[in-house]
Amino acid sequence: MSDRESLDDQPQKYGASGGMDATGADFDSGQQGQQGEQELATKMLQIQSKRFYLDVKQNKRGRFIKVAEIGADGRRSQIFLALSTASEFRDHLSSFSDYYASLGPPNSDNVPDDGKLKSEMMVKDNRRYYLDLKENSRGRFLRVSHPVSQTITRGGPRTQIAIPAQGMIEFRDALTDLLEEFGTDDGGFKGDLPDGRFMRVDNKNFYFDIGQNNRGIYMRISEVKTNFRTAITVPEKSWAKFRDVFADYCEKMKEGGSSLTGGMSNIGGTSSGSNNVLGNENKMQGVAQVSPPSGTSQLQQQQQQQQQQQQQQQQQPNPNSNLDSPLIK
DNA sequence: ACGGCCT
Repeated sequence: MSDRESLDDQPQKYGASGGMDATGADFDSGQQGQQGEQELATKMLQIQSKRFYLDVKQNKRGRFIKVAEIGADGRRSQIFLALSTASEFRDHLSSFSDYYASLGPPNSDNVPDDGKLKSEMMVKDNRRYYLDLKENSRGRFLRVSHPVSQTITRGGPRTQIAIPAQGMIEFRDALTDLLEEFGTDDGGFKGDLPDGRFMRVDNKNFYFDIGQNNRGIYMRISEVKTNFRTAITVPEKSWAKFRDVFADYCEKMKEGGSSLTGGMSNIGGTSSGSNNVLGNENKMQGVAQVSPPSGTSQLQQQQQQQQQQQQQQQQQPNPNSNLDSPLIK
């Protein structure tokens, strides 16, 4: 299927703290949501009056399956599942269809108040998928839904598809075929991103937030005060180098008395971030690079902060927000 | 040939 798609429903948002679309700049190509997105396979199912398209797709963040439901009237809705979630879904479909097969004829007396005959939930990063076998006057069907927003998980709008119960096995088999061909590895990164952390030092609050954008995994370290927030964004490939720099300074500070004052002023100088770099026209290629221990690191910090501000303007997930962040619990 | 969600 190559219909126009909404970026909002794309699984770019997989990952910690809600929004993975960290550099808004990467969305600047505008309407073409499927740019940089390949379609690896597609299957079509006709189930009663509906058609379902199962598309295996791939973008920079990994592989996923787009399930599109086309109603008899042409209305469409779609749901995105990471391959790993699709695999979970496939297994649930087996048990749902077993359960469905064990049911007697529809009997409204036996239907619970919420109308759900059987429910399951799947979680992928911060996104919850609900599977509900339901029954109405038309018959039984499996509703697959998830909140459109990851921050408004209750009461907000949901995107959903409804699979006629009679078609669950066919659906499962199609899914199985795709998963056998493409595996269940989402690609992009291994496993879930680590949880964030919070650290209080005297009256300073630090947040470590692990995120992912089109350029890869990063760690954002934020210092948050009442009215201020500063942050740097450190790409994953340089974490070890950062650690080494820290370790190096830790060692230097341990070395005792005479080097202490000298060391202090040096470190204070490179970490204050209070210098002004005006008219900076350099462009950053990546999110950040580890600098050698010299004055250039200040420049790069500045650049990172500028990037950070841009990201905030692009509605970056905010570690200082108690809406979005897994850091504040 | 449906039609399912939500209050």
